[in-house]
Amino acid sequence: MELALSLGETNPTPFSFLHKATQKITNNNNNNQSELGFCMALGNSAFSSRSSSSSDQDQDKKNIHDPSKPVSSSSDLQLPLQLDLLPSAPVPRSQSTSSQLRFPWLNDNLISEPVGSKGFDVNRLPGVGSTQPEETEDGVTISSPNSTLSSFHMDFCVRSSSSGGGLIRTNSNNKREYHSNNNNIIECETERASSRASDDEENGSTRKKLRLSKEQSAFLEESFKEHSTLNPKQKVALAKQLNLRPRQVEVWFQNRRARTKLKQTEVDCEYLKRCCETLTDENRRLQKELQELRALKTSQPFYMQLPATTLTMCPSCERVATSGAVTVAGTAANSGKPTQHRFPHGQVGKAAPGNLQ
DNA sequence: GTACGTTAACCTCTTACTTCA
DNA sequence: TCTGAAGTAAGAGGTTAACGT
Repeated sequence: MELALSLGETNPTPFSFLHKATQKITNNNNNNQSELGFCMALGNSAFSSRSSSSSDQDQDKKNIHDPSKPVSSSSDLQLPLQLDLLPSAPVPRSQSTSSQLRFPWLNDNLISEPVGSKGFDVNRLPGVGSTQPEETEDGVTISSPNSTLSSFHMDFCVRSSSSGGGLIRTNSNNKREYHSNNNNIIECETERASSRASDDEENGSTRKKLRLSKEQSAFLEESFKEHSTLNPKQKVALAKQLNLRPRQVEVWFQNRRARTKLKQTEVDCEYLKRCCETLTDENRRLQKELQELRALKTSQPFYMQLPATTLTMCPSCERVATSGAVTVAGTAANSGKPTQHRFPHGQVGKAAPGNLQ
C-alpha cells in the first residue's frame, strides 16, 4: 500500500499507480483552466496496466481503469489468465455423489439429468414430467414459489456439500440443511423444515433468501480474485459450475465489488485521517518555526539586512533548515557564495534565493 | 459527423432475510 | 427466548458506454 500526497504540484509521481488518477484529476483541472491544488491518492502499489485478451477486452478495460478494483491476484501483474470455469472433462454421473444418493422427491427423469447441466439446485425446481419449470434466457426459473417439495423431510444426511443440484449445508447447530431450489431449507433431524415450509406457503409473497454454501462462496471468491468482473461466458460457466443462475453469480459479484469498495473506503478514510493528523502536526510545527524566525528577525535585524536567501528544505525529510542553518547561511551570504547545508541524511542542500515571509 | 434511441453492464441504495452474540 | 447488530442475497433505479439508425 502506498500513499502519495501532492500539494499544488503536478510533477510526475514516483507512485506508478497514481499516474492514472493524477492524470485524470489533472485533466479535469485543465478543463477548468486551473492547476491542480490538492491531490491525494491511496492504493495498492501493484496497480498496473495489463494486457488483455481479445475476448476479455471489454472487461479488462474496465479493470484497468478502475483504481478501486482490488488487485490481489498475480494475474493482474502477469499475462491475462483465461478463467476456465468448466471442468476439463465432465465428471461421469457414476462418479458424482448425487448418483449414489437419491432424494425421495426426485424421479428418474431428473436422476438421468447430468449434474452440472441441469437438475436440481437452489434455483431450479425439479420438474415432474411436463411441469418442469421454464427457464428464461437468463436462466431464471419460473416456478411456483409454493412448491410442496420443501415439505419433504430429510431422513438421512448427505456428506456431499452439493448434491444433485440441491445444497447440503451444515448450519450453526451442526445440522445438515438441504436448500431446495425455491430456497426453502430442509433440515436433517429437525422439525424446523416443515414448519418453515408451511410458513413459506402461508405468505408466498415473501422474498426467499438463499444462502450460498461455503463451497459456493469459496469458489466465487476464488473467481473474484482472478476477475472482479465477469464476462457473460464466465458468468454462465460459473453459474453452471455452481448450479446457480447466472443472475445470482452476477449479483454476487456486484455485491462483492461493493463490499471491496466499502472496505477500501474505510481503509482510505482511516489513512486519510492519519494523514490529516500528521499534516496538522506538521503545520503546527512549521507555524512555530515561522514564529521563531520572525522573532529572530525582529530581535536580530542585522541578519535580516542580508538577503533572505537561506531557508532551505531537506529533500529527504522535507524539514526546513532552521535558525542554525539560517545563521550559517546568512554569514555565508556575506561572501556572496551559496551556502551548503549538510542535512542529517547526508544530502547537501543548496540555499535557494527566497524571501522569508 | 452528429443526434437520438436502445441495450447491456455496472453501480448505489435499499430491503428482506439469516446468523450470532 | 428475545433482541439488536452485522452480514448478505437480491430488487430497483440510475449511469454509462457501445451500437445501430
